[in-house]
Amino acid sequence: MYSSAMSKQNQVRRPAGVPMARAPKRERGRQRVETLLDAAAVLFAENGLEGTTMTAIAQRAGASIGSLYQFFPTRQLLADALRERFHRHVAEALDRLARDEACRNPAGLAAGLLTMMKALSAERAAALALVDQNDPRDPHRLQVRNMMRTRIAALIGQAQPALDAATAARRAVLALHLLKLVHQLPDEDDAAALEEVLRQSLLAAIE
Amino acid sequence: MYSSAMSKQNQVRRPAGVPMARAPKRERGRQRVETLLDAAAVLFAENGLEGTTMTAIAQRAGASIGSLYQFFPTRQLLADALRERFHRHVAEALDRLARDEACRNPAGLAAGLLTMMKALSAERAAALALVDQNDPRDPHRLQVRNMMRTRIAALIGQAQPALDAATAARRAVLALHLLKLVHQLPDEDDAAALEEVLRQSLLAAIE
Amino acid sequence: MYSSAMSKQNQVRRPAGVPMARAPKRERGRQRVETLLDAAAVLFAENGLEGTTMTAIAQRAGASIGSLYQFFPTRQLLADALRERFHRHVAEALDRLARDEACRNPAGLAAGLLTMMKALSAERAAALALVDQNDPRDPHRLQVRNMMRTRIAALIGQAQPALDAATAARRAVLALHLLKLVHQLPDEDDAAALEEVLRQSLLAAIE
Amino acid sequence: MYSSAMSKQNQVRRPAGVPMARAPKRERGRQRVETLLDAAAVLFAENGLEGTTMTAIAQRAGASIGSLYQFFPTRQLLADALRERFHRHVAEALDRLARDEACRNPAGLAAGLLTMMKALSAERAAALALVDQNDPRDPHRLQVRNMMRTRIAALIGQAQPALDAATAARRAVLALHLLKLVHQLPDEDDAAALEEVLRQSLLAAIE
DNA sequence: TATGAATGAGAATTCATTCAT
DNA sequence: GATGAATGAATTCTCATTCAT
Repeated sequence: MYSSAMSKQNQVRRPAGVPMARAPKRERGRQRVETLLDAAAVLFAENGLEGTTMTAIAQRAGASIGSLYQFFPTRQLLADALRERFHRHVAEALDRLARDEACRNPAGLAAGLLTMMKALSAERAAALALVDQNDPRDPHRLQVRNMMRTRIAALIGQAQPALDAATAARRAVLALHLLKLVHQLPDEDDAAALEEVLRQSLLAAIE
Repeated sequence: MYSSAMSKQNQVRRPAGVPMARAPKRERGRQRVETLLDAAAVLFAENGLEGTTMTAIAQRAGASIGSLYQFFPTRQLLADALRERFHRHVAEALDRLARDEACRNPAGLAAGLLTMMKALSAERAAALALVDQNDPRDPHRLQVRNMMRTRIAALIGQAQPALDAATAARRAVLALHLLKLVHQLPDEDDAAALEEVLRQSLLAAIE
Repeated sequence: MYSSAMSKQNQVRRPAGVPMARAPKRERGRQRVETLLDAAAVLFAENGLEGTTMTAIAQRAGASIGSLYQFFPTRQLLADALRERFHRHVAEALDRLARDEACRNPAGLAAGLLTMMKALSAERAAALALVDQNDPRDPHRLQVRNMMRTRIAALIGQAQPALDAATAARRAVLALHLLKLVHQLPDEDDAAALEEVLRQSLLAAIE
Repeated sequence: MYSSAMSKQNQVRRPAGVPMARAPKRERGRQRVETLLDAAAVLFAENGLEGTTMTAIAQRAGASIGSLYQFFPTRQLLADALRERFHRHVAEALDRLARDEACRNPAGLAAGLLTMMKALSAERAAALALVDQNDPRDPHRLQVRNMMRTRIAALIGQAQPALDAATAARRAVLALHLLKLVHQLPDEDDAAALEEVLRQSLLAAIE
């Protein structure tokens, strides 16, 4: 299951005109959906939600337009699925850190978080394009943010068992703010230096 | 999305023969242009550049589609005009602060800047929609940013004549960053408190 | 005004997604709408509502597809306008009979009604294609039927002033049934003879 | 409307090599075919031939689209099968009347015919949707009509052995016309009364 | 045989832009 | 200048039919 919205089945009667993403039932379909989401992610990040055509998405995914519509009857549904996938990927990445021995101490955690954020940077750019830029309280944004705060707080607690929950939570907020700066690191020579600064700030925030 | 004509000249510097926004000759025309720009600003902020149709703009402005094209022969020209107006409004607002006795001291300046930014918030949202979100070095963004930095530096210099230019410039950068936070203030009860915090941070940055 | 549905203006806010036929505001537009309706009538009668493509309608009317959509954003709206036009044409034709001296006696009225029905035969075929064939109580059918009954009763009353209203009404029902048979007259040699029979039956029903 | 493949072979008599509806081999298959035909009948009656999609039929029948095409490789074939089934059902129903003791007299026959027609009403609505509404001489319509006329004449002859064949045939024509009125009986309170009137007219026609 | 994914031609629809009045 | 109709390329979306598993 790659999406909770899609896991609700087709057979369900629903007010006509409220289309729904169809969940693939075969391995082939599951792979196709992934490919489509990947293509959409790149294009949405490049041209925005409205600036991306369904045709372009299908083409980039190497699928026929019909195949695209088979799984995503509207662009919005595709956007929703993409957001959910991003949410899930972030959650999974944080879960992986939680299981990682190397993250049981502040320095390791700081490094792990940074690496994770860099890996998710492209996907985040896509997700950001699907959100109302002018409304910082977009429910989707809040949802992801809260999920991240909670899990990062847990990670900090794990790395410093002496800390009480409230303090960990407070530090998680700060850490998350710092982590966002990853997405603004330039691609240039001094990126490494800046990243090092960031890593140390993060470590300071966690400890 | 549907613009065949535009795809030929996107982002390109106007070659000779490419239409320019026509300047209105009379007061009546100036009024209409303002109305059109206002309508466009709202819609761009709401639905983005690609998500806004020329028809919708004309309709919201209470003008005919022909009238809209009278002044803005191209959607891009409309976007340009909007950006320019925003740039001009910001410059004018900062000029007004420069002339304002109350801004001759740090506290007054901090308050004045905050008020100004709040007043321009809606217009800024529209201008932001016209810019490549993924490219922090979009020339238009840089242009506005530099203009603001320069003028804010001058304002800080004015408020603290003892400061040397380089220091004022450095503080202007910081002040500008803080001022951007205005756009993220929630509309809720605690907005006033947050704004107070912001004002004090700003004051600290200026002094 | 060629359509009551269309006379309700555009400026009215309505739930997005409930499109409306746009009323033409210029002579040219009015003519175009008529041409479009004519083309649609022929094609609907030939291939039914679902069997007729918008492209075919525009093509037959010698208009661009965009022109068609300018006035009729959906096929259903076109169908509605067509039905209304048919209703109006029938009403007008009956009004004309009411003003016609020759219809002040039963024989003249019978002849007049027959001629009228033959003239409207093609348009009726189109209107019939737009109606739920399986539901004899389709509101649109009832509406036209009642309008016709009422006016034919009035015509019968006019032709035979001695008749009381109730009797005239009863005879109108019968006359209408007979008139419907016009649409089933074959195009062949014996059509004239059959029509004569029909005319006499009609006369008998009226008197 | 979207059928490129079908436009090449519409209404054409099947040349060799054109697929036919595949006959099911087992009981299970026969059941499924019936279910599919039932679903198609309902949808055709509701939305017409062109308004009904193969997907919708399969879905309503609880079958996969592949399964539908297993038995009906073409929409036209499905329509044909539906018409044939209707024809067969009518014939079987009339045969049953012929074997029914109660129909050996005029009154019993009239009642039996009425009941039969009411039972077939829904199926007839579907069959009607598959036929060119504007062409009263559609071969399929004629075929069913002639079959009915012949068998009803036989039934009348059976109920009144004294009648000569020509007279029975003439009365059968009239009876059939009257029977068609069944499909226009309203569903309301006075339906029973109207049906009684119809039954008596029918009886009069038969005798 | 059953199932669902794949395909793509074709139909529906939108909208930037041009033009005649 | 103002207005609304006209245009058609680009896009969205649908669905009959085919295929692989």
